[in-house]
Amino acid sequence: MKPVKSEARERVLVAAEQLFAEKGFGPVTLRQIGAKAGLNHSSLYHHVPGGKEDLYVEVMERSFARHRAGLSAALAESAPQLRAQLYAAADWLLSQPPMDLVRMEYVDMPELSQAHVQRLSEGAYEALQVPVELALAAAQARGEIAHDDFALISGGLVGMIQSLYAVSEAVAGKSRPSMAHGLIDVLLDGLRPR
Amino acid sequence: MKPVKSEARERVLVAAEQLFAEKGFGPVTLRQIGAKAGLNHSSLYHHVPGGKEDLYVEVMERSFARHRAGLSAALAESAPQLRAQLYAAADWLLSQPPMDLVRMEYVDMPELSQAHVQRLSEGAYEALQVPVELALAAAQARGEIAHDDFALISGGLVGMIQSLYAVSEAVAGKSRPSMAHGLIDVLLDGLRPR
DNA sequence: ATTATCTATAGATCTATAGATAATGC
DNA sequence: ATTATCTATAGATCTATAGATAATGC
Repeated sequence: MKPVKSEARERVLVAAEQLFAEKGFGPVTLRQIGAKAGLNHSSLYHHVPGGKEDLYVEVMERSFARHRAGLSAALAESAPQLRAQLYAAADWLLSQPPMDLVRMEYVDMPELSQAHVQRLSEGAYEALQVPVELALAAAQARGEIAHDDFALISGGLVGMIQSLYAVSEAVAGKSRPSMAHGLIDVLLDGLRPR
Repeated sequence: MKPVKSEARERVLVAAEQLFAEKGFGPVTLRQIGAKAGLNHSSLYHHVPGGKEDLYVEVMERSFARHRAGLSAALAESAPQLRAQLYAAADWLLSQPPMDLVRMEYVDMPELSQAHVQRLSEGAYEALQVPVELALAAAQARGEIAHDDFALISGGLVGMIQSLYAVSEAVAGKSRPSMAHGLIDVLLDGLRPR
């Protein structure tokens, strides 16, 4: 009855995370997750007795934890030059499946319990917003940037990078990381002639 | 048999557009659209014989046409100062339901026919990308900006503005348009001290 | 006559559960 | 004995269609 760690359970979580990240909560069916994990859909209830919503919340929290760690590591490794830090953060974000916060807010969240919405909202903030805000604050303390609305800038930056998932690399003629670096340069230096 | 213009049909299109814009193609049911339009769901087939997918494509194309016109008008009215133009464009975008291109690409598009995907992709590009690119090119010709990857900048700008829909105005303590203006200032002037 | 609407229903799914069966661990 | 899996099924929905009925336009 108690969900235990097992190889099959881990396969279920990985499959679920890939599908939920790509499509969100509603459109993904337990059958698709089961098929991807090599299990009959009804066997999912053995590993995650709480059903679809509990599974979604569990894998999203895993994903947030990974984002928080990955982003923080990317920012730390390339410190203390903000430009290099933001390049590394963008590269790391673009190595992951898209994290579409607008879809989460408008489509996924309304289907979940209030308690789950609360937890996921906090998780998203801690994972994506906090690490970048800290790096911006440190850069300001060093005199690298002349701005102090860190929440605004980190939200805008992350949103801008995530929106690159809607751009085809083939159409743009360059990779998403290189597009992200170009946008970070604009953010740092401005569009106006210096 | 032939779909005719009528008051009821217009109600259906308006209801469908609101719901599809908010949730995307899959999660919206014909029953929800019917209820919002004050019709039994089966009556939708009288007004849109092609069914759900045709209805989605029709209302998305309407939405693209409105975006193209609204954005172009906002940019034209406040010309020729780029900052004022981008403020107006952001204000106009934020007056509309969110246009989540990542969700469209990853969730909605895979459920549609290839021909419909083609039409909608072009429509999105013409509606959101082209007007901003033209304004940027004109600003560069005037010497206002020192940058020439207009596609990159307009994509990043629009993505950044749309991502504000994931931010609660209550949490941020300011309105989305004012957040957008702050981000446009950063884009124009840069984060580094001048 | 034509247009607009509804009721009823077919046929596909979906989530979730009950209960049988097989594999594994003492 | 416990753990893991499957089959079968209940009960909700969904899209789409057929066909009856009401409203409207000549």
